[in-house]
Amino acid sequence: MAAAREPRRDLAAMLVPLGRALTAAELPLLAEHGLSMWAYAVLLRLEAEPLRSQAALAESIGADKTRIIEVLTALESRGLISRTPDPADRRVRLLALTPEGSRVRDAAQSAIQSREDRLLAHYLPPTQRTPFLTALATLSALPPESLTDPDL
Amino acid sequence: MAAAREPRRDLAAMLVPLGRALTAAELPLLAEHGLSMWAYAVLLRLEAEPLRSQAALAESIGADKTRIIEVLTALESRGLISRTPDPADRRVRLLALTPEGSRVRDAAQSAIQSREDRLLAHYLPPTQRTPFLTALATLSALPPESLTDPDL
DNA sequence: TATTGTTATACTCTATAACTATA
DNA sequence: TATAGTTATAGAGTATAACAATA
Repeated sequence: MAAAREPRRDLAAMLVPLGRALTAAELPLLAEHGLSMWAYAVLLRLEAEPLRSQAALAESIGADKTRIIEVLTALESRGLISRTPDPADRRVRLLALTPEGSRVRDAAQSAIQSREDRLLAHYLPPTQRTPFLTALATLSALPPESLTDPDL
Repeated sequence: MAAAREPRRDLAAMLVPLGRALTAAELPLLAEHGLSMWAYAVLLRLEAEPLRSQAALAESIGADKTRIIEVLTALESRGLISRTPDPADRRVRLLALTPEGSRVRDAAQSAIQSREDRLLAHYLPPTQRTPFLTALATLSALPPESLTDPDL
């Protein structure tokens, strides 16, 4: 007979609702900084490295190039990002955070993360907190193919 | 000066894409059993306890009562669930898993979880696996109000 | 001809409102 | 009248297709 498997809920069945609930809880924090979730995602992405096309940006944050345009337009008109044609190839846009954009992003992220820190501190035993965050970071850093791999 | 905060990505920014990727990777497994994600969610929910109204079921799995109807109809016509009017109040439906429904659910869940187990075994150090699962279970079991609590 | 960004269109998913049948 | 379930309609979010500018 097969080895007994300790019963647990499916990973996805835990991750997805938790992610949704957390997102919903954090939207008001973003709103205080005038940011939608997509706008915030853009600001976070531009933090990592300056980007050389809107399509590349869209793909890297899981959006698509058509629906990110109005987000970029709004951010640009607020002065949070700059969007200039690449002199080398004027079809593509160079996207960068402005100092003000950097400030707003940091303020928003600080609000988000300090709330998350309180949440973790309040509900998770200290011994689980670091392993949880480390494991989550590991899994979320996996390329999507890792999860789809049929040989897994 | 404020204490240095070890930089990390936002919790939600890790949870949501991971949940999506995992869901996408698992959809084909469900499809092999003829199940959509919502149908699977229904079967899982009916496992826990027999339910006494479609609206209650819908709410408990994060759907709404209108869009769950066709899912229930399909499951019923396949003989995976029974849907009978409550004799005490013929407006409400009593929802229960049939033996065949239980069989299909177990088969699907077994496929899902054994894949998840392989994923965890492959990418997570053994010392992190249990703490990760335990912490995730804890957080996902929190009532949504816990996350929204302004006093947190 | 191919590609970036944009605009326009279609589609899917979800939410709201109206309807029926019971109570 | 009020509620469970259903059906019909509307809306938001997303994806697809067509277009203009540049290469």
